[in-house]
Amino acid sequence: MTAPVRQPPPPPPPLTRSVEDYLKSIFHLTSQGGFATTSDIAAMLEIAPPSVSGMMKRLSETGLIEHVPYRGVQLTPQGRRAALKMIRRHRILEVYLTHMLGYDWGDVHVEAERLEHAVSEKLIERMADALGAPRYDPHGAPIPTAAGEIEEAELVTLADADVGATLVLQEVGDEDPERLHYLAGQGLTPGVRLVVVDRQPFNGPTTVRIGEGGGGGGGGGGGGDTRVVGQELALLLFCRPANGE
Amino acid sequence: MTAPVRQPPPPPPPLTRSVEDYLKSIFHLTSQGGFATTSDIAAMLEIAPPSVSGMMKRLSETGLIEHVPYRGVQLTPQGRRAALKMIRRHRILEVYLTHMLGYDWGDVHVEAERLEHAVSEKLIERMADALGAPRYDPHGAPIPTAAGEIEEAELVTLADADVGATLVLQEVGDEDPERLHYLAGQGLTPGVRLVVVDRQPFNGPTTVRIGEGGGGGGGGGGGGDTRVVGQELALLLFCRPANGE
DNA sequence: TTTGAAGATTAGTGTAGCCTAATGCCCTGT
DNA sequence: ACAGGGCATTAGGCTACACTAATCTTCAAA
Repeated sequence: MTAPVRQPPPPPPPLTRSVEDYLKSIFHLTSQGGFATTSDIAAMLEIAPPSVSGMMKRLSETGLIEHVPYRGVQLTPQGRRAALKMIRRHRILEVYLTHMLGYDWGDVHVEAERLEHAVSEKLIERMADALGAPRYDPHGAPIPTAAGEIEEAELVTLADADVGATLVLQEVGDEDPERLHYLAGQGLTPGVRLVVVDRQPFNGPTTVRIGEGGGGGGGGGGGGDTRVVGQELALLLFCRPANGE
Repeated sequence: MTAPVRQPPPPPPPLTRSVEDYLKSIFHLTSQGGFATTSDIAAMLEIAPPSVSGMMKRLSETGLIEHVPYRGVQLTPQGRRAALKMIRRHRILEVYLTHMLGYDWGDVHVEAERLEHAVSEKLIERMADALGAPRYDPHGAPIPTAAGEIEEAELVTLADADVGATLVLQEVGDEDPERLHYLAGQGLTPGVRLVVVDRQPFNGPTTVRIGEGGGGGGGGGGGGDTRVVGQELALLLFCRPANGE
């Protein structure tokens, strides 16, 4: 009788494009905790809910997600690692396209979406090096490290910010090119300083004074440009308190 | 009776990755004229011949190739256009990776092979612009224009060159990283000047003097380094006559 | 407590691409 | 002139991933 030779475990097959997309969606949908539901995933990926059910089965069999029937799914640590790898790729690509190839921040998302499945690890790291290891993408979203860590900041949307607060716009939570073009035209890009001047009731618009330097030296007392931002957009503008009050 | 409203023809579906790969293979296999055979395509793509037969059927139905049963296939003008577009993408990517991201010429092929299916037209043209509209890839192969024209040069392999001839190495017809590393180590890269000093019979090695400047000023009469190149490699080194004899 | 609507799942199809095994065509050598 | 080898094709199957239609769960409202 031969000794029971233990075969080395076969290397896990690489993830398909589809699987990568599912994992990314689930990551985003569960970033506030809780479960991602079948229909939310279906809506985000623009596919029919039964297709999602089928994929959930396969993904939980491969150990990438935890599926509670009729409740939803969550990523396992393994699934989370894979999702973060994709997000790192996506965001580094976005930075690379804007900084090195003159892309507009409204156009990078679609291009990165296609490339993220095709680039090698090596290429991503070379791009990151060429960019000086960027920490945020062009929309202000944090870039996971190669080790799979991602910054989690406590941000408030402009729609929720107190009137009178001084804020820094940290992240724009949208990828729609038209909205992004509009926001850039208004000067509402990550890093800009905002003072919340007013908000109208019943989900009305928020008025901000924009671009006031930290020292507040310049124009006659609060002379920054003002912008009126409707609720729909204000909900997409994630801010942190300005530190140099 | 309503007037026969002619529907605008539905836009042709984008080509799949597989189809793009088939077209590229067929282009390469028919570049000397003639037909590409099923088994040649199968070997080049590393798939089983029956799979190729099946794809040939689909491709000829969509008008991308002309299929003569039991003989082989050729590209239609439409198929040729699509193939040249892929080759342009591939070669521009190769140049970009070497010039802008420090890739070794032995490593670019694999990376470009994956990216060529994912990049947009726009990105390719931005890369080409950033590079100054390169005409050759790192292996010396000509890059088709955006309009779909490609340079066709009359080249001779080093294995066929006459002893005594002075040549310029124009193109290295291989993508194997190990061979390419070796050749680069020998100084056998596109653009280098060669004098064929000797060739041994029975498919024996060719001896060349390498890197002799156009003026022939330097070292003591033919003092360039010499290299001995076996037939296998010599067949991959495509040369043109040096003009400044 | 029951009922109904919303949402999830199962059942059954279809397409793209791959595979192996079986069969068919072509041509060269005897 | 034809036998046989080499290559191409057909037959039949499999996986991934999408779809629609039908069914099942859950939960909240009456």
